[in-house]
Amino acid sequence: MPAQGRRVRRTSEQAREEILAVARTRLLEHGIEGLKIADVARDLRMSHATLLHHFGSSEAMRTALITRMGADVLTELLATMDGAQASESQRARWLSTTFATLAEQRHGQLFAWLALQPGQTGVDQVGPTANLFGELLGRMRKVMPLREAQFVVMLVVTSAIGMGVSRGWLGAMGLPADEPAIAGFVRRLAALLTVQLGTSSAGDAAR
Amino acid sequence: MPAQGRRVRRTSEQAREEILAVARTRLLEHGIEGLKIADVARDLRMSHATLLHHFGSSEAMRTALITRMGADVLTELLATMDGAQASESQRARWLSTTFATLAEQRHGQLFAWLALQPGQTGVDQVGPTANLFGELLGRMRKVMPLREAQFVVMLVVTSAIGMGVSRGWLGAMGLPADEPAIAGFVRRLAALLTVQLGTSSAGDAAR
DNA sequence: ACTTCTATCAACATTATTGTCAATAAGGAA
DNA sequence: TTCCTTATTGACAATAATGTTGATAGAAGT
Repeated sequence: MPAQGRRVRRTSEQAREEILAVARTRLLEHGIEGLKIADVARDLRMSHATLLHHFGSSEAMRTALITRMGADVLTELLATMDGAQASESQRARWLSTTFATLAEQRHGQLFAWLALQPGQTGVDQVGPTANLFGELLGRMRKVMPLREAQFVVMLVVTSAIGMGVSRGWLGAMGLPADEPAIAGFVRRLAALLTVQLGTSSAGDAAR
Repeated sequence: MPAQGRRVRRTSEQAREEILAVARTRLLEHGIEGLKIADVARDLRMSHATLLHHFGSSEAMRTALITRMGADVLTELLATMDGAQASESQRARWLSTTFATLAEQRHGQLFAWLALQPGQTGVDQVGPTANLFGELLGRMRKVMPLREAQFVVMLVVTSAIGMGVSRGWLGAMGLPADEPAIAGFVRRLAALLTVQLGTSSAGDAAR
């Protein structure tokens, strides 16, 4: 371990990684207030001047964090999608994993953060080409009509986002939101959609 | 209208109301950053000292805003519920209005805000007795089994919250989220739940 | 060893934001 | 009118947060 007064010298890239990691953790535990550069730096036993050296400004750090967290969601989603949307039997399973990914609390924090950003600012920072759900939609269109795909994706996405955002306080407001409850909910949702997809492809009965 | 240099003197209650109204608007347009007491005060052509006089501190103002917005959601929800959950035919309609209420963007901002509050802080401020969704659950239990009620409420609530939170950027991420698209989505969701409730009450088929 | 590069830091500077206070004035009551 | 209460305000004070700078020190190459 490094002695007390000894400087730790990281590569520029490594420093940025560690800073973003700590910032993400602090966002979860302390909310937006926890992103003050002095606090993030202290967690790393680093002067806040060093942090500014790597990101240029506090706002640039926050922007980088949004971009990073957005990229994380995207890659995780794409990973769960690969090779799981083809067969009929795996569709329900795929919906479950997609839901689970989106509903994680750390992703919910990102979505909540974006919602509290003025105008379209937040979304732009996620990445210029990040139409996260357009990708989902495209893949679903391969196995069902457009209207169906839009409905299913919209339902899964909104419900998952709502779950991720409100996970922390859903319980306090009267809805059971512990692990087993959520698991059961996801199972029923998947089943419901399977039924719906079956009936609707046989004539859009639910209309 | 009051002349330029003339002081406007409101009752204490009226002042608090106007301040909270402006703060709520600013939260929607400028996010949390827009809640700096100096900015809120300037919108009212009032000195920030006056604002502090009425609320004691900037944090107390934000707390009051959370409490107020939470109360608004609750009353709106209860209003839409009254006399609409009894008959079978109105159930789908009731689900639609409930969804619409929860999915409004101003409420979404509140939920996002709560999510970015450290720990349970935000929820506590909504009100000691505010188990918003427990009330919903209770009413639904009168017309269907507990499991059913939990699933339906959970689905509608999470989806609506997700919609409200992400309304601003769903479109930019590839999902159609304009007014007609949302209206269509809600209609299909209501239809889907109606079907689900029919089949499940006849033996829990979706399990 | 010597040099070069640059991540690191303490101290300082600047701005932003909140909070305090004494004086003023609007409105109602006596 | 006169008195009293208190909402209102400008000026000031106190922090809080971000940003700047010159010097220092690891690490890698020559």
